[in-house]
Amino acid sequence: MKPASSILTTQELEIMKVVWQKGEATVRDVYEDLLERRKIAYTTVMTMMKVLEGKGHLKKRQDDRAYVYRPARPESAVVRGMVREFVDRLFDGAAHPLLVHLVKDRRLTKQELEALARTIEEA
Amino acid sequence: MKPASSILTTQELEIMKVVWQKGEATVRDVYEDLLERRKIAYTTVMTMMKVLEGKGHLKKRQDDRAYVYRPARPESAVVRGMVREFVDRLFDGAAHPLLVHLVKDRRLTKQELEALARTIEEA
DNA sequence: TACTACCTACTAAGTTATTAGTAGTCATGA
DNA sequence: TCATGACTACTAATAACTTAGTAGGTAGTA
Repeated sequence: MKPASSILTTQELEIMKVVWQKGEATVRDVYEDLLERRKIAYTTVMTMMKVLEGKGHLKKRQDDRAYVYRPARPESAVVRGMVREFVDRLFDGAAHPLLVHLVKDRRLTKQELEALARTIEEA
Repeated sequence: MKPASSILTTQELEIMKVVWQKGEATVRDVYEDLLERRKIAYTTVMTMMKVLEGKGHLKKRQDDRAYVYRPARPESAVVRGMVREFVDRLFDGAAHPLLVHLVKDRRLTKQELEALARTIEEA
């Protein structure tokens, strides 16, 4: 089992989000979840999940008929890795410009700004 | 000319950063800049820059012997687009979780935190 | 028992990203 | 003049990503 590069592509992330949210899921579970949002083939989901297993992002166990997949790493860890990679790539590792960017660009609610201020206090 | 999807791959971004920094640059300029950091072929840089031109990220003009490329869009606009896409993809458009994430991940100095707090005050 | 539904494994095709070689043009200097 | 160097266009190969079809197995049900 590879260490899982932590970087997920857009489609991989879409699937992982479903599995993280459900805790564990079969191909069918994920398939039906995705179907609500877009057209996709059952086998496409199956292939993707097999790929994700190969990359070390999912683990599977046999359950009666089908495989049941579960996340190999918690969402927080993967997200942290992706954020880190993104910051490295775009800002050469400096988180500050990104933060300023976000605060200035995306209008946050007053509540969010206050919550953020408190988070900063604690840091 | 396409509208430029604003999303740049890792290698494309690497080249764009050089051009943004220089204002305008020939293939050779970029090639020599990149060479300082890693092994790469001149023609690779040329191909990439042609791709970037096709995608609407670079414009070129003939200058005597060689083409001189310049950014089609300012760095800030592209970065903003990429941040936005990233936030959409990872956090479904909610900037707040990313902010909390960055603050908690201890990648900021005390000075940066204070500066950020001031930025929040103003927002 | 035979059909249907569901599951996996295998295969594959289209697209994009990445890297780079080859050939040909053109200007400049020896 | 002719060789050299710099540049472009064309071509291509590999890898990764994305999507999905087909075949074959199994379990439940009419």
